Order: sequence, then C-alpha cells, then structure tokens
Amino acid sequence: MSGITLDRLQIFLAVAEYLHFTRAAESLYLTQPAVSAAIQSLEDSYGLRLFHRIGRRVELTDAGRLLQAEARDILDRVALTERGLRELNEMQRGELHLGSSLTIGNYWLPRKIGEFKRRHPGIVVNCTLANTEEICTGTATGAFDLGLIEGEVLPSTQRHLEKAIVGGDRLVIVVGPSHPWFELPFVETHQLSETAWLMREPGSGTQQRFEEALLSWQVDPSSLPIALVLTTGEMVKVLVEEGVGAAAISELIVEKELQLRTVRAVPIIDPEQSSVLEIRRPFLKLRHRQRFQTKISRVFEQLLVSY
Amino acid sequence: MSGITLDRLQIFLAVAEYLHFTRAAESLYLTQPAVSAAIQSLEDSYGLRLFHRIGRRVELTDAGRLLQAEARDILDRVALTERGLRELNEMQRGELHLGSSLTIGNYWLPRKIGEFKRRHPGIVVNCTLANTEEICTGTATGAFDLGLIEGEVLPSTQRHLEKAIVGGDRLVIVVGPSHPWFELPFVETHQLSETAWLMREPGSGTQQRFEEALLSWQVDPSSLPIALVLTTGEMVKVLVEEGVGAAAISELIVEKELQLRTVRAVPIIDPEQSSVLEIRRPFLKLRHRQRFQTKISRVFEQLLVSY
DNA sequence: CAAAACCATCAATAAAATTGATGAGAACCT
DNA sequence: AGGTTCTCATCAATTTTATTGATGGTTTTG
Repeated sequence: MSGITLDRLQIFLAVAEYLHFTRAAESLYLTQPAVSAAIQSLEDSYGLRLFHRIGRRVELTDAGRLLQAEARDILDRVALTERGLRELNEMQRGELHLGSSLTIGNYWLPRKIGEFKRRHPGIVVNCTLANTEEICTGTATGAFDLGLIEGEVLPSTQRHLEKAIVGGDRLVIVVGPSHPWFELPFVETHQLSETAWLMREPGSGTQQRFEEALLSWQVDPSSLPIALVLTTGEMVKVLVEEGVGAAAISELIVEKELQLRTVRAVPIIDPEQSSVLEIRRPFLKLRHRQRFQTKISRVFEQLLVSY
Repeated sequence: MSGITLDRLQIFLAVAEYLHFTRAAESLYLTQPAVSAAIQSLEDSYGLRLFHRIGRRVELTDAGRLLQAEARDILDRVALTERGLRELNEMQRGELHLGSSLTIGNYWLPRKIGEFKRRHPGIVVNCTLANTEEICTGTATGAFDLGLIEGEVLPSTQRHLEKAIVGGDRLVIVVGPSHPWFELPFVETHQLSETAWLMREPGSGTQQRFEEALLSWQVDPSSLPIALVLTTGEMVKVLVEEGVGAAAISELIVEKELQLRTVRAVPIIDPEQSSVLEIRRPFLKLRHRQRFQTKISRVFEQLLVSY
C-alpha cells in the first residue's frame, strides 16, 4: 500500500509498454489483479493517476510518462548494479591486493600472478613489495588480501594472522669465476672464514637465515671477514660476479647466472659427516584470521599452494 | 530471499553508514534481526559478502563499497521520482530547497519567498544560507533545487551548473553622522585613503568586489587605512553608525538606515570626468544542468526573474 | 443486441517480513 | 585472568503484505 518498490515499477513499466493490464500480467507471469493492485498502490501513494482508463483502452497520463522515464532509469540502474555484483562474484572483475617481501615478489610471485591473470584477465592484481614488517601489519589491517614473506611473522600481528607454507627456496653460497672456490668441488665449513663475504644488512631475512645456518654448523658468524654490506640481493649478485667475494643468496636470484656459469653455487660439506649442507627457507602465506576473504583471494590462494 | 529491493538497499545503506547493525536498525525503526536478514538476503543473492564481520566490528568489503555507491544513486533517484510525482499532483504540497549566500538570503530573498508562500501556501520552502562555495557544491550535488550567489561560480562545479542573472545590488560607501564626510556632497576617489575603513574579511564577496572596484578607479586597495575587519555586514553597519569609519556595503543592508539618516551613502566622484561612480554586483541563480527539475522549482524560478 | 474484452473488486490463500527471545563469540574492564 | 558487556546470527511465532481465482460491471466489437 505504500510507496515505490522495484516490483511495482517493473509492473508499471510493463503496463506502460503494452498499455494493457492483462497482457502485461502475462508477460511477467502474474495474474491481472496483481498488476491492477500494483498500479493502484502507486497511484494511491501519490494521489494521482498513472493511466487514463478510457473505456477498455489504457493510456499514459502526464504523471505516467514522467514515471515511465524515471522507472526505466531506476531499473536500468538496478540491473547494472546486479550485474556488477555478479561479475564481482564470478571473478570477471575485481581487485586482488597482495603484499610481498622483496625476494618472493621479484622472483617467485610473478609466475603465480601471470598464471592467475591468464585465467582471470578481468581481475586487477595490485602487488605491493615491502619488508616483512610492513607486509604483516598491512595484512593485519586489511590493506592486503594476502601477504607473502620469507621470514618470521611480526609478533605483534601474529594474533590476527594465519600462516601457511606455500613454497620456499634455498640460500646458496655463490662465488664468481675469478674466485678460488670457483673450481673447487666443495668447501668445508671450517673454510668459510677463509674468504671475504658480501652480506645483506642485518635486518634482512636472508641475512638472518644465513647466520642461523652458520650457527647450526658451529661456525661463528663474526669470524667471517665482511667485505661489504649491501641492501639488495641484486647488488650482492653483481659484486659476486665481479669476484669481490662470496655470498649467501637465494637460488632464485641467481638462477640465470648459474645457468650462464657467471657464478657458481659451491656445495658446503660437513667434514665430520661428509654430507652436503643446505639452507632451506620457507615462504609463508599470511591471511587475516577473521576478515572475510573474497572469492578472488581464495582462488589465488588455491593457485599458490597448487604447485 | 531474492534480489534487490529498495527497502533492502535502504537498510544496507544505513548499515554502511553506521557500520553497526543495531544502530542502523534503530535509525530505521526496525529491529536488529530485520536488518541482519536484509543484509543476508542481499549477500546470498549474489554469493558474496557486503560486510566484514571482524569480532564485533563491521567493515565494508569491496563489494559493499560498490553497492554503497550504487545504492545511494538508486535511492536518490527514487526519492527524486517520488518528489516529482507528488509535486506533479498539485502544487499543494512539496518542498523547495534553496541555497543562498548571506546578503541575498537576508535582504533580497525573503520578499521572493514571501510572495511564493502567499501563492503556494502548501509548499515547504527550505532555505539554507552558506558561503558561495557551499551553495555551488550543494546545487551541483542536488542538495538544493536552486542556488543563489553574489560572486562567481566555483570553477569545479561550473560544468554541472547553469547560471542566470536574476537581480543585483550596489555597494555603497557609507559613513555615520559623526563622520566628516557625512555633510559632504561627494567624495573624490583620491580622498578615499583619508579616512579609516571597516572591511569584510578577504574571502567575502563584498570585499572582493570592493577591491575590484578600487582597482578600476586607480586606487590601490592597500592604501586605505583599515580600522577593523569584520565577518558580517551587520557588524560593519553598526560600527559605521557609531562613526568608527567608512565602509563599502550592500545598499540592501543599509536600506532602513539610509531612510532614517543614521548613515549616509556618499557618492564617489571621478575627478577627471566628474562622473558618479557605482559598484554594481549581479545576483546569480544556479541550477543543475541535467537533474530533473520539479514543477515547484520551475515556478519559483519564474517568480525570481519576473520582477 | 449479444458476445467478447477488459479492468476492478473481493475473499481466501500463500508468501514474506518482522518481531522478541536466545545464543555464541569477541572485546572490554577491572 | 575472569567476568561483563556488546554485538550479530539464529529461530519460531506472528503480523503484514502480495497473490490468486472467481466474479461483476463496463465498454467495445461484430
């Protein structure tokens, strides 16, 4: 009895089109009285007539013509909105906000994103590279749908975040062609302090993991002669190629260089057990515990763990 | 259970505004479960979530933000349509939203509104006084049916607005009875710097126009000794009566005082041409270019330009 | 002038929204 | 920590609303 509803507008439009209550009713799979009632409630709400009932013919009044134009507009708008929501759900469009730490973002994630874009070209993927700390807080506050880090989760955000391993890499000890180790089949742990080292800065995940590994091999990290401290893996790589020293670096960063033999990954051997030592490092996927996850985010997550 | 309805959009918007189901329910005089049900049926219809439920906090999702914008648009449209229908009925009820700058609103518009109310007593006239900028944006966004300003149209809104001159006023130079100029037949432009001045603040339309006029008379505005800067014409008027100094002020504001001879409007003469100088200023009527104009608005507009 | 077409009306039914009460989970406050 | 409060989800019952099928009155048509 009260006011405009979308159903009534729909009915009104049908009547305005056919100028015929019964036919309009049929076209909407309704009965004729339902249509009459709908039109009447519109008319009663505003104290005017939308149709002239001239005998058994129906014509639009001025008010009816006004409403017809408006109703079309409104219903079009609603249809557009529905389509927008549906598309959002069916992943024909939408956004995915990723936050990733540097190594993952530069060397591991691009393939995943590429695959995702291939399957869902309509989705805009927005990937922010930052340090672990920023990825954790960003994921906790909702700036990112998913976060990817190599290191440990920032403790203050741990409560809000769910983590899972989605991959990993190895740190390898690399040297350039002019380095004495380049031709050696392997190096033993106690030899590590016999060369100059290129290091990442202390805060970096790579550096932390490397020192952790050294300790587990009973090597004192401070016994290694440090030639230079650099802030990106890129710089380390180039200087290793130049022969400035040895470095621990993600295998992902030097993949091409290893193929081209401009650097070599020297196996490290534990002399007591004669076993090859490896420095493995997990990649963590972070997600807010409670925040609702969009379908897009779920699908991407699926893709991350799939291979 | 199915699809969009206007009621549900209304409910959704309230929740999106308050980010609080219970408060949204109260604001609409509903119970909280009704609100929950409405939101859920929207969410279920499209298989997505509109709100993050994080603990006891509620946040909009991307989909929610999309819907919020659309819903506002749709409901605005519907409201406009409803108004249009009501007003079409007869001009016996309805609303007219005016936005006006201060001088016009206080001294010029009341007569117009009075005349309009005499002819159409059933129409509720709602007149908002604000500065030029707010009138422009309000008219552009549809908060006002018509806007009235003295100055220039805000550039960022110009695209949406249609302007027309509907009147104007003159700025007059006034002094109180104790002022030396009170008895002079006229004052020449070069004498203007020989008295203290009461000014409006720099942003005001009156002040802008006055300085513009001074420049056109080859008088440097900064050469005028400023006694006081005030934020309303009212205050300026009273202090001029007290003899504190001279001021440029709309003739409309001092109409009664001129009659009572508590202030005098001193003619300003260009000494070279011996001609009386005037500061005229147009009043502009603003209207949205595309938005549907109600009958009431059209009628009022007619009245504005009629005399 | 009868027959058909058409919309309005009505009582009965079906559907839907709304309510009030309750529960579960998280945040807040000692 | 532990109790309290806040908040949204859920549920059965109720009220409101929409729809139906049948019918009646009016106008057009043949």
